[in-house]
Parts: sequence; C-alpha cells; structure tokens
Amino acid sequence: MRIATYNVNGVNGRLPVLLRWLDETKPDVVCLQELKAPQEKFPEQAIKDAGYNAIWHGQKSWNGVAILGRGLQPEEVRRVLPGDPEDEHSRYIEAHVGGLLVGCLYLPNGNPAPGPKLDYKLGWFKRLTAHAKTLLELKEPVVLTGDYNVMPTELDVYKPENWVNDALFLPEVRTAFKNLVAQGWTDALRKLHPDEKIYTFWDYFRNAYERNAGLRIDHFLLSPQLDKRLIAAGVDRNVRGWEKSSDHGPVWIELKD
DNA sequence: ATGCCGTGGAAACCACGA
Repeated sequence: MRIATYNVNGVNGRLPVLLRWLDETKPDVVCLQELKAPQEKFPEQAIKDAGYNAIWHGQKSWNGVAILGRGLQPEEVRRVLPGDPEDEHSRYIEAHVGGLLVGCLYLPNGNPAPGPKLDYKLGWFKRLTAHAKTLLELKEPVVLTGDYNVMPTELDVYKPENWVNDALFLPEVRTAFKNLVAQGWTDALRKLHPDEKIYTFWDYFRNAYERNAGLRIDHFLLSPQLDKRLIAAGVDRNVRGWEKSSDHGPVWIELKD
C-alpha cells in the first residue's frame, strides 16, 4: 500500500497537476496540505472522479488539509490538533483509512524569527508532540505525515549555513522535531536512505529546482507497528518540474500489505 | 539569497509562504 503526502500550495490552482500525479502514481492514501480554499471550494467532484474519497478541513486563503482514499473512505477522527481552542488555523486532520490511523499536518512556518510566528510554531509543535504521544499509546499502526517545516539535519538542506537563523532550521525547532521522533517514531525516508541528499521542496526563486537547491521538510513518521512493514520511500521529484507545479514535490512510502 | 516567484482575495495592492 502506497501512502503519499503533498503540499499542493493551492488545491484549485494545482488541480491539473494533482490529478495527473494521482493518475500516474495511484497512491492508496494521500495527505494534502495548503489547500488555500474555503471548505465549500474543495474540488470534491474532480477528486471523486479520479477515484478518491476525501475528507478535508478548509480555510479561506490559507492553510487547509485533506485526506484522500483511493476506493477507501477515510473515517474522520478529528480535524483540529488538541490543546488550544483559540487556534483557528486548519492545519491538522486525522482519520482511519486502509487499516491505519493517519494524521495529516501542516506545521506553521515560523518566520520571521524570532517573533510571534515562531512562538506559534513552537507552541504548535508542543501540542503535536503531546498528541503524538497519545497516538503511540493506542498501539495502533499510525502514520503522522505532512509538511513539518523543519529540516532535521544539515543533510536536509542544500546550503545549511544560509539557514541557521531561519525558523525552519533553528536549533530549538530541530530539537522539537528530534524530541517528537524520540517518542518512538521512525523517520521513514531517513531510515531507508540514511546518507542520501533528499529534498521535498524547491523554491520558485533562482532556479532552485534546476540547481537542486532544496530542503527536506515534508516527513513521514511511523509508529513502531509499521516499522517492519516499510519497504520503500521516496520523492516524486519530477512532479516539481511540471508546468504550474507546487514548490513542494509529493513524498511517498510503500507499506507491506 | 535580501521573497527575485506564486497563490488567493480583494482591489489594482496585500498577506503569506520557506
């Protein structure tokens, strides 16, 4: 079974690219981030016609997350990250699908840092870490995936020295990611490719994609129950080269059925 | 390497992204 995550950067503006990628790679479960569409503007019919049932949490202009199942119906568990009733961003949705519990997340960017946006990011990370612990305690197979907006190590940045003061690479942010993983999660891409430069994002500027000036910020964390089932993982980096592409590429894992 | 591009929404610019 193939599970993918894709920060689409506008689900309607990206619809032709999204549909082409779904048709070419046919993942069983798909997590989307940055829908940038209100709840009622999600392209439900086009996605249904492509063979996918979807649940989504939209928001006008910003954020927005969705979980798609190819011939599977995602059964929603929650659409808000617990821990802050004041937080109105659509950045988390969770569902049972394909025998897994799947959490789809869009972690805040945090720039400019320092400042209130970094504080929001670190607070969100704290809430995610608390929630992730409860997910591990369920003893179910759990996939926690999406745009974490963190490069965990220097291997995950084309030019680390340019990013030392950036909210995606600050020590406290990397530590937050490390502490989350240390609960018992597996960083799926790193497990299978420990020494490889792997990027999931290339800026629209400065020919970043052509120069492979990328970042690895979209991640798959797997609960211990899934560790032995992980057989492959990668990035559909060619999609980033398509016309009207998102600045992220789709990331995927393959699990033994 | 400093939003130089891209998206969405509102208003012919702005917020936001990483």
